[in-house]
Amino acid sequence: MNRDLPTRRSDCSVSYALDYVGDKWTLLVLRDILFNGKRHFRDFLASDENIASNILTQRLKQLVAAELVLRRPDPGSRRSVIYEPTAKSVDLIPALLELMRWSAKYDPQTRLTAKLARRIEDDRDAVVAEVVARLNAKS
Amino acid sequence: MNRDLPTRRSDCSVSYALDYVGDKWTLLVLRDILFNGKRHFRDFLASDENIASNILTQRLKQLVAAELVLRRPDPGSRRSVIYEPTAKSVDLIPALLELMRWSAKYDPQTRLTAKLARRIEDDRDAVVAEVVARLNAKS
DNA sequence: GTTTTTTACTTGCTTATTGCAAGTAATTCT
DNA sequence: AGAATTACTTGCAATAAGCAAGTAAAAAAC
Repeated sequence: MNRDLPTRRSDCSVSYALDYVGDKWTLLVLRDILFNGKRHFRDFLASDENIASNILTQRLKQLVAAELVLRRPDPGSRRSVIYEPTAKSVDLIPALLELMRWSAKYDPQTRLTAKLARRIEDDRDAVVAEVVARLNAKS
Repeated sequence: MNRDLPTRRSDCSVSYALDYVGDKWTLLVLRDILFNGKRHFRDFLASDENIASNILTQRLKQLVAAELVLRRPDPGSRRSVIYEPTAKSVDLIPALLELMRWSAKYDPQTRLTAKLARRIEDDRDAVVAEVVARLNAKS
């Protein structure tokens, strides 16, 4: 049995998504990859939420197994590994943006400019396109 | 300390959302309330994913504490309790629909008609409006 | 060219959470 | 009155998370 891939609980689409990203850490790693340009183990470790290194290792393995993230050696440094998004994780950007919008609305101290929150509401597709464009520019 | 409310890990909006719905069960309960018209403890218990009753109790407490769900006695039966959505949870519908769309796209055996998946893509706001209208009709 | 740092992890251990089976008190149905 | 139903609790085993420390390979500093 592969412990890196979840066992499906039902045929519900919400349940399927939760089987992959339904925990406190996975979406934060994807946030770092998709929105913050992070690509290395050390970068994810350094995020504000303080993920433990063993948990990060496990989550990265799961993300690779789920084909949400691609793992490859860093051509610039033989001791570095690069984690990069796949089309499947890029396609989670709209869901992530909706969560960000929701938080901005109900959490007074959220760190997300009112301006961006408004743009997500008014012009979500344009924001998605911008984030995707930035990702493509990077690679 | 109130164990029903999470301790915030950072000021990030993604992190905030995960503090509330970042686990395998919470969004399934909200799915049942928001999309499937479920209102009673027994209904949530009966869902396909087989949540344990102690976990369900805990999740409902957390949802009430977070003001995502309202708990009140059922006027129709003194041994029943009604759990109903608040504006704050209704506002999670777009995020849930995006997760459903994502699952429909990547999970071949997901139980979500291709038609609805397409409508979410093409006319998300209309789908949101329909779901909200159905909720309002119910109350 | 040797010491120091960095990087991407493991390992060991403690604590917290989950899952399962069973139980319970207050209704309501028969 | 007796049997179900409802919304939970309780006890316990299994799993997962969190923390501190360690490691091997590579790169940077001296």
